[in-house]
Amino acid sequence: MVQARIQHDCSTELHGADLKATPARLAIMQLLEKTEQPIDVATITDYLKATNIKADQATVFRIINMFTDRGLTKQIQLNEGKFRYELSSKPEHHHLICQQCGTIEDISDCAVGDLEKDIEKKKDFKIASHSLEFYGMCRNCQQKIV
Amino acid sequence: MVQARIQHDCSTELHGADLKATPARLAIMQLLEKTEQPIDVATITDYLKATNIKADQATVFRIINMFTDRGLTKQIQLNEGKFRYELSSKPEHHHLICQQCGTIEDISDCAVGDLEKDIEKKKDFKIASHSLEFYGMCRNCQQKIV
DNA sequence: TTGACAAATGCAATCTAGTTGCATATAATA
DNA sequence: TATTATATGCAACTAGATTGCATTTGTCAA
Repeated sequence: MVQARIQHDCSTELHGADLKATPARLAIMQLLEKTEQPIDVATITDYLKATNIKADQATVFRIINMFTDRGLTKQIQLNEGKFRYELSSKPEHHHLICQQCGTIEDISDCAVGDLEKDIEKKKDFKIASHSLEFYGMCRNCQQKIV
Repeated sequence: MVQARIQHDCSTELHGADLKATPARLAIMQLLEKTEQPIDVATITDYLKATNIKADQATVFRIINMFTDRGLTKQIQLNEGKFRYELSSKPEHHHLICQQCGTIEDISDCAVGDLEKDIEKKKDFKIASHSLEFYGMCRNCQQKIV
C-alpha cells in the first residue's frame, strides 16, 4: 500500500463549522495552514490572485470573519492599524515581533497561565482570553547591527 | 498661605517636549490626565466639543501622533480596529477588558519582567516593549449574570 | 444524476479611521 | 509688538473594512 504525503483537504473542517467548501475558503484555509506568521487580508488576496482563484475583497473579509466567528481562526492586532489572522487550532503561543525586519516569531513556552490565576484571584476578573506580544529585535537583525 | 488644589497646567510638559502649548493640546493633556482608561480619538473629539475647544479631526490626529512620537503618550490596540491612547508617564501596567460592559481596568503588579528575561535568553530576541491584555468579565458583570 | 434551495459571491456603494497638502492663524521669542 | 517657526482648518484622499442586492454555486435529498 502506497503511503503518500497528500496536501490536506480542509473541506472536513469547513463542513464541521457548518460552512460550504468553496474554492476561496479552501485556499484560504490552506494558506493559513502553511503560513508561519499571522497574515493580513492583503496577503490572502495576493495569494488567491497568484493561485488564480478569483475572490473579491468583500468575500475575503466575509470569509475570514466567518472563520473567526466559527472559531476556526483568531484575529490579532500588532499595532499596525489592521487585523491579522491565524488558525486557532495552533497551540497556545505568543508573538515576538521584530521592529527591524517585521518577522513574527512564535513563542510557546510562556508562563502566562500563572499570571492569569493570580489576576483572577486578586482582581476578581474572569479571564476568557489574553493577548501578549513582545516587540524588539530578532537575532538576525541584532547581528546585522553589530 | 492658602493651599488650593489647582488643576495642573500641562504647558510645562508640552514645552518640555518642544511643543507649543495650544488650547487643543492643553485640553487633550488634561483629558488624558483625568481619564482612567485609554481613550480613542472620538472620545477626545467629543470632549473638545463639550468644552468648546474647536479642533478639526485632522488636528486631533496630528496632536495625538505628535504626543506619541515625543513619548508623552502610548498607543495601544484592544482588537477594536482603532487606536487608544494613554499617558506614558503612567506606571507600567496592563489592561483587563470586560467584554460585557467594555470597562478597561488597569493591573499593575504583573510579573511580565520575569517572562521577558526568560524569552531574551531562550530566543535571543532583544525585547524593547510588550503589550499584554486580558479579556473577560469584570466583577460587576459577573454578579449581574448570576 | 439532477433539481431545489440555502448559502456564498461579485459588484458597487458606503463607512470609519487615519493622513496629507496647502493656505491661514497663532504661540513663543527677541 | 513684530517676527517666525509651528500649529491649525479645511478639504481631499487613502486604507481597511462593511453592506445591500442580484446572481451564482455547493450541498443534499429525491
